[in-house]
Amino acid sequence: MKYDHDEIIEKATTLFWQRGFQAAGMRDIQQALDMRPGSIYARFQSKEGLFKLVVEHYADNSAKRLKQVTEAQSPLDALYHFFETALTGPDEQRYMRQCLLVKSIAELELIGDIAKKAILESMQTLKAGFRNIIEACIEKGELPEHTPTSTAAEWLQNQFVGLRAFALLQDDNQTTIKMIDKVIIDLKGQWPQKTH
Amino acid sequence: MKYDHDEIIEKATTLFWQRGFQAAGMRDIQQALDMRPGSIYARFQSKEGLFKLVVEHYADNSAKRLKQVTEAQSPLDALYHFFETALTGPDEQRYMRQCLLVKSIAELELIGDIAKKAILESMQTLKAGFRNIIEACIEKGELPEHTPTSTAAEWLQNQFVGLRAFALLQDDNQTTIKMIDKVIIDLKGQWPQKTH
DNA sequence: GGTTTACTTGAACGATCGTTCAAGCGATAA
DNA sequence: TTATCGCTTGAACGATCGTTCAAGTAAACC
Repeated sequence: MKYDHDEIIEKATTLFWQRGFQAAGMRDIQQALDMRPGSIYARFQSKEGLFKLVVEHYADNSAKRLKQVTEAQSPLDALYHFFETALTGPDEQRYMRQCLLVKSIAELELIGDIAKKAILESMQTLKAGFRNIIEACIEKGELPEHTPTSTAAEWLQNQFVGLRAFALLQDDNQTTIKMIDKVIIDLKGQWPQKTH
Repeated sequence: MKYDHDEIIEKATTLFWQRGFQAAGMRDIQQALDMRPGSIYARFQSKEGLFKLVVEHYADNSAKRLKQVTEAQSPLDALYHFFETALTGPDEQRYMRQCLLVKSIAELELIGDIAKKAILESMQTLKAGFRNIIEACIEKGELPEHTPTSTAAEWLQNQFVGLRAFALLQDDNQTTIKMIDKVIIDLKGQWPQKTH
């Protein structure tokens, strides 16, 4: 075993995150991992097999970060900080502003069934993570009791998705931060009634 | 001139919208347009040249739709309806829920400079369209005077982007509509102060 | 009528794609 | 020692990619 498994996944994550599934060619992968095609295929079966592991690794990592927010003294402050770091990183890490999962969803139709399943399941995992944050906020009294947990969780994930696409194009971090402020305001705000 | 220009662009738009720039191969394009490669290249120079026209056509169309919202008796109601139709169309038009521009942004790095420029300019055009809607709402008294026009326009575009990604995966239209309701609530709500 | 121009055809090009495979390596087990 | 196994190498495969080009067509202009 010449190459460390975790190191491989991490390098592959960087590449797929920057380029996307389709655009990251096997030759790019070979170069990024410093591995020959045979090695890659012996371990991961296919490009898609490698990508599936990358998606799962990414989702695990994200879930951990969300859990840290949940367990913070002030989940609401931690949530704010979570958004801020994800959306206003340095320029050489600009690709990270885009969510790998959302980026993958855009090219979902040309990804095989195995990785597709991993992507959709990861989205569900993250949604659960956001839900836990909402509940923690309510428990700590930072959000009103009557906040509709499930709706708010979907909404929050949604805001995150939109903001990442926004921040990718945005040069001015102040504008991005203004948007994050708005998210926190609206999170505390009113919610639609069921009367439809 | 065997083939009608507008018809070509429209068919090409459908294809690129469904598949994305990269995944739509020249052979797919040839089939969708019922044209041979030489014809396509004589007219559009390259795949990217065709895509550029598609992007511009798409942006023009979207801008027109936003303008209709601006000129409606109740811009706010029209805005709601605009969101609703864009996000809850029939299943065979599900691909339309994703904004072509945002989808293109996800693969921006592998699109040439000419089309890239068209995409970014189109985003600016649409932002201006949203801004006009906000101003129309204020003028008609549907939004408070103190609404920060520019911020609200960016925010609104952002909500639209996020919701489209959301609706793409969402099967339950009721959930999507709940999110639209929330957008309208928040649009009337508080806005962050400059004090940072 | 002759020339030009815009458009059309379909075979073919070189490059790149994801993947395969024979061959070899080093550690483990019998 | 021999056999087995997971991992490694690098050349090569067939398929597909965007694009080119010689040849032909039809309308427009002189």
